[in-house]
Amino acid sequence: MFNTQVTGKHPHSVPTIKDVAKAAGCSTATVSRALATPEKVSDTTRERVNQAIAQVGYAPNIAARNLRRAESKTIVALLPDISNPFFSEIISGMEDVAHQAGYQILIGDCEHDPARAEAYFRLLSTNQADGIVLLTSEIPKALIKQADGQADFPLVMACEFFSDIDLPLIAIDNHQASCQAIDYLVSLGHQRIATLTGPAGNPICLERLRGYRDTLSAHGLIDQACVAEGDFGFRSGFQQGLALLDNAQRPTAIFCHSDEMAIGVLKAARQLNIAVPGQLSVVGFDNIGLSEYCDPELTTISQPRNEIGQQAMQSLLHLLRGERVIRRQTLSSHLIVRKSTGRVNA
Amino acid sequence: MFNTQVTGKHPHSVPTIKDVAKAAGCSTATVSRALATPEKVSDTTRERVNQAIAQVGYAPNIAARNLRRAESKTIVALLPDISNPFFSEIISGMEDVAHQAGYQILIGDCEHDPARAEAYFRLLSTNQADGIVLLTSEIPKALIKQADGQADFPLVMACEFFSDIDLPLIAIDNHQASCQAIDYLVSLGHQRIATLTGPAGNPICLERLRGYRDTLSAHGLIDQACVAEGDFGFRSGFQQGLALLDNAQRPTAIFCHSDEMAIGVLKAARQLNIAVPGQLSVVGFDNIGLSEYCDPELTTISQPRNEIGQQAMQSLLHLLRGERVIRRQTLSSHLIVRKSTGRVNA
DNA sequence: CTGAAAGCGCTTACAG
DNA sequence: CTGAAAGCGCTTACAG
Repeated sequence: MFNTQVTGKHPHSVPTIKDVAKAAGCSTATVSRALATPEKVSDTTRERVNQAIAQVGYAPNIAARNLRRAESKTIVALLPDISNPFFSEIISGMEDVAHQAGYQILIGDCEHDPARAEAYFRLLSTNQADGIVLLTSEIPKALIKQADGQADFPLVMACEFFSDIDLPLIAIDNHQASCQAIDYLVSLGHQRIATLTGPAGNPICLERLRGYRDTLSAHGLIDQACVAEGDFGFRSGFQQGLALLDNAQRPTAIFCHSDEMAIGVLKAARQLNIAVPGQLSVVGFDNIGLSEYCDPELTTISQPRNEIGQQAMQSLLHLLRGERVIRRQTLSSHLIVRKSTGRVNA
Repeated sequence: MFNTQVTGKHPHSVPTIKDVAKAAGCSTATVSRALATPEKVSDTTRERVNQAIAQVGYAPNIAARNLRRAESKTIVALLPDISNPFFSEIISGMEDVAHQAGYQILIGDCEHDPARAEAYFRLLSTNQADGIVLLTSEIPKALIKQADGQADFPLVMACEFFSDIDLPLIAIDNHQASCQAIDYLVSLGHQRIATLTGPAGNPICLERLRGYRDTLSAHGLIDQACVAEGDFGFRSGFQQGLALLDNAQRPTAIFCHSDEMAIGVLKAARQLNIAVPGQLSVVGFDNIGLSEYCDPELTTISQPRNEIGQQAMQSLLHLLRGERVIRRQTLSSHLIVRKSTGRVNA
């Protein structure tokens, strides 16, 4: 395991604000002010301080600053599973806003493990994080029970939410998005439309399911409703796809709650020699990068992921500053029609 | 933008070690020791301290601890692009080892922007991070020039590396992996084998390219060599795929340096009505989750990603403890044969 | 505009 | 085994 090289601790100590003060011939307070509030320092002093900083190669110890200011300038982005490409663009939007405000993002990957979620929440009480953007509802509710109604709890939800805990939320209208997808399928002549949901009980899936049922009802097709449950991943799409399709009375269209599941369904259809879109139409959800490159290209619902991330971070920053925050911001989604859907065949 | 609710700062102050000491009737030093080195504290005192902690609801301020100990217990995982699913499993392996050792991972997404990389490196000098696992060679070399040869610089590379800077590295043998892929294609009867590389100059791609050329030479096929350059993403695979295939003298096999590019090539082949694997064999690299769900399922090279992440973190922890570290750890890759490759047609 | 001083919440030799 | 005290590197009222 060990080999070649030896290591040791830092050879000489890192310069501190004291070293700068000495080099500039002023107090540490002045150095600090020259950095934090340059306008409160005379031009000549500021000049000398800056030279001294360059000379000694000073970089402020942010840990010390944060301790003194009682903040960490760190925001946790808590997500269920980092391997889901859906989140990367949201993170990206968050980072843009965060960096501009001097915050950094700590990505908390729960991996569907409550203990992990708890560990990330603990960062809040141990002063290692100032706030959380919660991108999953798959965490122990006890962790946020304290936040219920409490307007200043530094937590914002994005995309996902809890049915019974009121927290600031940035998300699309999942019910409406679902209605739009089903309406579209009906307009293509489909009557037997199945849906493949995410995990049972997930509030956004419940909303989408409600949209599905409402729209089927509106068209007098509710007796044809057929619901299967997946977990958003490829494999569950494939498996549930086989189950739904290996059946004489199989559906002519399937609306999936994620693109990965939709792609799993495409594989199931191939295996059963069911042509898409000839004999089966498939709609996904999220418009991940891949949805343009699978075969056939996927019809799906696009969420403004970057914007969701930006708004979520923006709202959290407001909370952190003690400002008011909108409880619910709804951004618009839209249906992207590609090649996986078509008119129903006779 | 603003609405409904008002917020405010923490209503009452968070308990500190002083509060615990008071409640337990001992000094703060004893409380600190009861937490850090319980064996140095008498049973009865430890008991009282623990009760006091529970009573006042104390959680140590880690920021203060870190300042005092001059460490952050944070490791940066610097990667080129978080949307690439290749990295998630590596991160996961890193996190397992890191958490066990009391460290947390800060994911640094460079988004191919040198300024971002620099910002993450700066965390090192500002005491916000203790070390870096570098998963990209796409950063300004100036950032690590100081580390050249310096055995204790807290930086470990994983997967990627620099040709001219010697740093501890955990990776597969890219040359050999490439040889294996090409050997396999030759064994299927292919003679015109093209390769689609990642960004020009990327050292791992250069290694793979060398393997490609060496193997073609070994089989007397070097005059058939055909190299195109992509950027690892879907789109470049599609575009370069079209360029390579829309051609009478087109190759009968393409070895791609990423699965996403391979999937882009599959789309290009579809568009040109070229059957895979009937008229074209395609090999990818990385074995991302998707490679089992595209059509046809992708033959690809699998890297032990979780293990790479674990070893990288392990090595970094050694460095941090001032211990020796192997300069180069080579883990084995293997070829996974699926449906995108077949014998060449007459 | 500037400095002396206190303090953020911990940890850790040092002395007992 | 325990405590008093110093100190980690900053920031910020306070006084001038």
